Amino acid sequence: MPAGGGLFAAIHDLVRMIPPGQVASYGMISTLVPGSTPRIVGFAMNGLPTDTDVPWQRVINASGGISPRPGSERQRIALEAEGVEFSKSGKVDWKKVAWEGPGPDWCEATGFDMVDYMSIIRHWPG
DNA sequence: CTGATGACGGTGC
DNA sequence: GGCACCGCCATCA
Repeated sequence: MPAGGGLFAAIHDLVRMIPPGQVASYGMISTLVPGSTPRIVGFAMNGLPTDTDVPWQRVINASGGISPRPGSERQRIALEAEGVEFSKSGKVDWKKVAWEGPGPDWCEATGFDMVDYMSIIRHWPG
């Protein structure tokens, strides 16, 4: 249980909503979780156990690539297994695999401001 | 309590 | 495209 008042839980819930074959950036997630930052999102992924139901592999950096770290190859393989294609430089095509967002019903359920939401997803890559 | 750290992002050069 | 900073804030030693 995260000490930050459910901050980690909110991040995990959001990541769980990313469908297979699509990816989101740390910044995308942090923007939809008030009080979080890209670093917090990364930290929330870091604390996940190996048998988690959170599809952590679908969260990558804003450049569309996988950050170098032990196990990054495992992440790429997992994504490729879902149909995500990587360019020669190891980056994804946001236009093809960018997550569309949790949707309006999520805003209503969580109380997230709809106007802010529209503005946010409009600025997303793709 | 204080300082360091980090799966990051944006800006400026 | 790359690189160097700075800001961000929960965690941890």
